[in-house]
Amino acid sequence: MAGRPSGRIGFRTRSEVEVMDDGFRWRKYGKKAVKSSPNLRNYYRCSAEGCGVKKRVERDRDDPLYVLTTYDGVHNHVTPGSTSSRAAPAYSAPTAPAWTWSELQAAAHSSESY
DNA sequence: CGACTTTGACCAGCGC
DNA sequence: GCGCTGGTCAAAGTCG
Repeated sequence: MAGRPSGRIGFRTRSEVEVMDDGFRWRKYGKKAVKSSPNLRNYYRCSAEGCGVKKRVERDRDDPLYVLTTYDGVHNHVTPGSTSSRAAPAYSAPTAPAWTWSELQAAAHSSESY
């Protein structure tokens, strides 16, 4: 409800690597094995200062080929390379991924109560 | 040279 | 009261 990062959203995307280049720079600041999942949970933070955006990436427990990406917060600075050639994510997808930030946010909105 | 990454250990809060 | 988990920080090393 209130008094909370206005941007807490969880995404479930199918990808082989958890490294999604969404146009921002993420700095890994921690790794921990949570009991809720047999896999390891990676903690990322926006490298931009003033941008206290936190991101945690974890592999799905029922679908190891899926990655659960949860974002906490919103970006304060513009995307480092949004005007360059880094418009679309560079993560490899065996088949047509068809994922859009707008769609992801829309799906996240539904999953916000997560 | 600068920037980024990795690992371990520590701390706090909560539940029963 | 105790145990457990989750989360964060720091330092060092390496790479282009």
